[in-house]
Amino acid sequence: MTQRLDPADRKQAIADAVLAITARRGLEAVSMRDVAAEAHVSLGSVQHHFRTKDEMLLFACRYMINRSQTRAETLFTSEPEAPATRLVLRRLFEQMLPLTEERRIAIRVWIAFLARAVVEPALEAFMRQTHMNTHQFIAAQIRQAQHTGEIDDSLDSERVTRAIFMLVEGLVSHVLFGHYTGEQAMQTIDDHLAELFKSP
Amino acid sequence: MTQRLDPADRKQAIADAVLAITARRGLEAVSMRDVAAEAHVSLGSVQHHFRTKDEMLLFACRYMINRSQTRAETLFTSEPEAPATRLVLRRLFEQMLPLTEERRIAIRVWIAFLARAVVEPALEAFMRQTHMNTHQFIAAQIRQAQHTGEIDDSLDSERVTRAIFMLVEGLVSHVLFGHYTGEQAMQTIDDHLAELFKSP
DNA sequence: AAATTGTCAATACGAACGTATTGTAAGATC
DNA sequence: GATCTTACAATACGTTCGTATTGACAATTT
Repeated sequence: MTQRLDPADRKQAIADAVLAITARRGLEAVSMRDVAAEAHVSLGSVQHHFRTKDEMLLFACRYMINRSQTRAETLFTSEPEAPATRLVLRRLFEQMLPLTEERRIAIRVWIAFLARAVVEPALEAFMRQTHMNTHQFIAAQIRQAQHTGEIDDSLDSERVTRAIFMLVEGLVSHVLFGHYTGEQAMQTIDDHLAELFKSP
Repeated sequence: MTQRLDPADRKQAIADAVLAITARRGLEAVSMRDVAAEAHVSLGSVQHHFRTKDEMLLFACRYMINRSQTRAETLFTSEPEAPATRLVLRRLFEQMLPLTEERRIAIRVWIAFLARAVVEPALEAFMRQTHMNTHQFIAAQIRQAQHTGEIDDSLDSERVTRAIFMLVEGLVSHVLFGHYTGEQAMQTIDDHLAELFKSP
């Protein structure tokens, strides 16, 4: 017999199942029945917590994004001393890349939802919000470094942010597909950071 | 009554239908019946030319990639005078971005296939080949510019190629989603080119 | 002209899908 | 302790899917 569970926990368990199947076989392979099996619950239970499949997928997407963002935030707040801005950015970019199995899985899922966002406005909105959050975080770091003189403050922080963010974004998927190695990606990022943080 | 057609043309017409539906509603919305209807042929005809759905999708993907590459090549060979390397690169990157409706559609399709490539090795191989072709083309341009002294030839052409290619790749999808404007993307690319082509 | 091959069409079939319906049992409420 | 709500389960329904089957008709070959 299946345990009775707190609704929030159950929904998260189901979302975990969605993400697991998505990472393994893609988003179009996700069926309500497979999700139920993966989560070790009945189809009826899944339907009870999510009225439709779309609702379930949307929840799973939010859940994934929230987890990633929370994880990125704790990456910097758990520090006793605030690290140098350059190091903060380097760490952020490093953990964005698919350098661990966990990250590889997350990016596989991310790409699946990205493709769906192309044809589903509800998902696209989440993607946009997530992007803007990251952009703003990076921009804040850049301005911070300009304030302390680490970066030439005659540079447009928005342009600088765009350049390095898009570079990393490009690398993320291409490292996942093995077009470049993780080392090559970090080297490329370090080159860019070195150029940005050089004293004039 | 439906016209009888040359098999190659018919296959391309069917592939066009696949791409049209993919651009409009995503790859997972592509069914054999919808494709047949879009191409104004019967389901039997589609089945005659493609034994399975996977075979059809694979053909459509190859077809799309070939068209894009052919189009990119003619972009430079149709010139009376060979343009400067810097201009060649700028044009290439400009036409990679979703700045026209045609390109927007192509990128929507591209992202759909990209997501499928994550879980289907046969597609992934094509993606990899396409990537390598573009990479090699850019690298050749970079080396050319180093040879003529336009770019500092102490730089590693592979690293330079990676940096600018990944920057553009990142911009492509984010411009499609409207996270940045086409102008911002071209500005970012021009900034990078200016840095690369500056005399030391 | 007969036979063969290639192209297209119509229909059928079994599987898998999302969803609806109905039932059961466990906590919570009173 | 009776009632009611919530969580889960079992099953059924109608649709759509990929694919198989069969046949008609045009083009080519002999």
